[in-house]
This record gives sequence, structure tokens and C-alpha cells, in this order.
Amino acid sequence: MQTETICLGILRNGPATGYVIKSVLEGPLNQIYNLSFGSIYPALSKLTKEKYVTVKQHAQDKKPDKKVYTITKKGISYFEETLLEESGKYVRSGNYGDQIKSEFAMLLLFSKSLPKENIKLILDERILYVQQQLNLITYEGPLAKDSNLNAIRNSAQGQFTRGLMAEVIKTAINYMEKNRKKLHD
Amino acid sequence: MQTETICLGILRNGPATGYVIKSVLEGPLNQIYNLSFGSIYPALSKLTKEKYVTVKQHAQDKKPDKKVYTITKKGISYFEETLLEESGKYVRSGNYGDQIKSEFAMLLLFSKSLPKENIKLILDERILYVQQQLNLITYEGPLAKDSNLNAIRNSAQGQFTRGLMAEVIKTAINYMEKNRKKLHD
DNA sequence: AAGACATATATCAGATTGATATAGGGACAT
DNA sequence: ATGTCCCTATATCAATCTGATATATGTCTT
Repeated sequence: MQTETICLGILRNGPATGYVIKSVLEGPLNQIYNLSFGSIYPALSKLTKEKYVTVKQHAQDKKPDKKVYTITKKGISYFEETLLEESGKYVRSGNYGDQIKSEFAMLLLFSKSLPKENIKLILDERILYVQQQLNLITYEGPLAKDSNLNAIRNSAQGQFTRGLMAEVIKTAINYMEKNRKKLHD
Repeated sequence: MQTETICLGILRNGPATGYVIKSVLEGPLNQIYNLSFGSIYPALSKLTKEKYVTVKQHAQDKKPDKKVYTITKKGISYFEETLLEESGKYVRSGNYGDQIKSEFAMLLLFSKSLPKENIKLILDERILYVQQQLNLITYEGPLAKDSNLNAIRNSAQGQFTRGLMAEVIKTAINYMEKNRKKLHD
């Protein structure tokens, strides 16, 4: 999925800055997709040139300038067309998460070359880390500032997607706890 | 994880060509990591220069030349050191699969902008596709040629990792079947 | 006999990351 | 008080990676 499409999809839920778009991709909807500023900012510039979004510069008293982007009607049409056209190809990529680079799974696969005490430590850390991620995804408390993230999180689509991720993560934790002995006993 | 490390890890299980390394990353151990030829071939050249691997060119009668790479003792030491040094950072990246780019999850998240019939079709296709991936991972039949892939697949580490992926995929299928109505009814 | 597919290596434009730079504010410790 | 660290906020860039394409030949199917 193009960076431009992701940005438009997030802006569909309300105006946002590049910084906020990045934070949406790291908050409770985390574990799905990530983008660096190095691709978000150029994408927003391109979208502005093509009139799919408009910008308003907010010169803030004591903070750096904010550039708040808003999706245009043209942008909404373009977004909906693109999503429909490309939907087929997003289905066949990855099992539950595309473009897979699971360094952790590779580490497990290569763990024969690691001392057993280290394997134990690694699994302990991993289970803790994954549990934290689960908490992030299932967090239902207030989110403050960006209505954008709230809208995405509380929509039926957001609930479904978060539920899917949460179930998958729980399964992973249970599996690791039950079967870890096979790797280090 | 560096491409060089991945290559060394696969070569630890026996000599292989670049083509075979690519196929290992696409076979029954699929869904964990992937690399393009554009990064595998340069990595193998670099490893050769640094004497972590040796090459033997097999001029084949009627096929293009094969370059069979074998890991050296220096390569094994380097691999084990790297794995140990970097293991900590591989733990904290992604929930079950790092560097996440789940185009499918993004599509679900944005599916409010899609006609309901399309959402139904997408979920049908997705469930079918994911089921195929599950079959690939759980496949226990013969693999022919490359002992390399066999060795990885049948090791305790391979069994653990494949089991983890399989459980996670089954959970995803069940979840989608049970909850899909929330997206299109 | 044409077309699809598998083996096998290689290159490259375009896209992405991760680090770094810049800049001010607030929180907390020493 | 002064240092350190984190948050908001935009931006750039070298190094890396992908996806497409090129080249070459064999086999299997229709």
C-alpha cells in the first residue's frame, strides 16, 4: 500500500499533522503498519501538490510551526477509488501481516547456535514485550488530543482489526509459554 | 537482522546457492522473512570477500552456472557472535512479526470506504489465501533436492517456529470467520 | 510448437529506513 | 540553578531493499 494512500486513509478521520500520522501508526493501532518521517513528509508534500489535501500553517507561540493537513473532496474520491482498485492485491500478501521481516522468528530458527541460558532470557523478554504490546492494543482509556486516532480506534473497523491482532497475540503468548521447553531443556 | 546474517544462518545447515536461499525463505518456512535476489546476491559477494563463505562454481551441462556457497569456520564464529550480540534487539520489534507492513490490516481499517459486497469478497479470498499459507507451513511431505531446507524444517527450532506460526494463523482464520459480519452486515 | 514454469544469476530505478539536525518546552533530579 | 531527558514538530540523506526486468536453457503440458 502506498504511503500516500495510508496518509489519506488516516486523514479521512480528521485533519492531522505529519507527526500525528506517525503517532497513529505507533499507538493502540500499532502492530499493523509503520512508516518513518522520511516517507510521511514527502508523501504529504506530493498530496498537497496534487490537491488531494490542503495545508494550514499554524504558527505556534512557543513551539515549532504546525502544518495541519486536511483531505479534499478530490482526495476522498481518489482514496476510495484506489482502495477499491487495489484491494485484491492486499489480500494475498503475508498470512496475517504482510511483507514479513520477523527478526524474532529468525532468531528462534537460528537459536541452536545460542547458549541455552540466553534462549531462556530471550523468551522471558519476548513474552514480557509481547504482553506490553497486547496491553497497548487492548487499551480502552482516553487518548486526548487527536480525535483522529479516537475515531479510528472506536469504529467497527478499528474494533475488528484490534480484536484480530489481540487474539493472535494471545495465541502467540500461550504457545511460547507451553512450548518453550523444547528450545532450552 | 542483516541479510548477511540470514544467509549465514541458512548456510549453517548446509551449502546452498543464492537461488536455494531465496527458496528456503519462500517454502514451508515462509511467512517469517523474505528477501529479494537484489539483496541476497550482493550479500553473498560481500561474505565471500570477507572469507565468511567460499564459492564453488559448478559449470552445468545445460543449465546456467551454479555458485554453491559454503560457510567457513570464520563464518560460523562470526555468525554465532553476531547472533548473541544482537539477540536482545530482535526481541523488541513487532508483536509476532517485526517490521510490520500489514496491507491487509490497513485495508480492513479503511474498509468503511468500500462497498459491502467487496468487503465480503475480500474476506472470502483472504480466508482462502490464509488457509493455503497454513497448509504450506504445516506440510510434512518430502521436499526433494535441498537438504538445507529439510534440516531447518525438521530441527526442534524449526518445529517450534512453524508450530507458533500455525497456531497464530489458525486463530486468525477463526476470528475472521466468527466476526466478519461486523464488517459487512 | 507454443506457452508456462522451473532453475539460475544479475542489475537498477525508485522507495524506505534509521540516524541525525534543528528548536523550544516541561519535568525531575542533583 | 543546571543538566538530562523526553515531547512536540519538521526535515534531510546515506545506506539499504524491493520489484521489475534481462538473460539463458530445460521440461512439462496442451
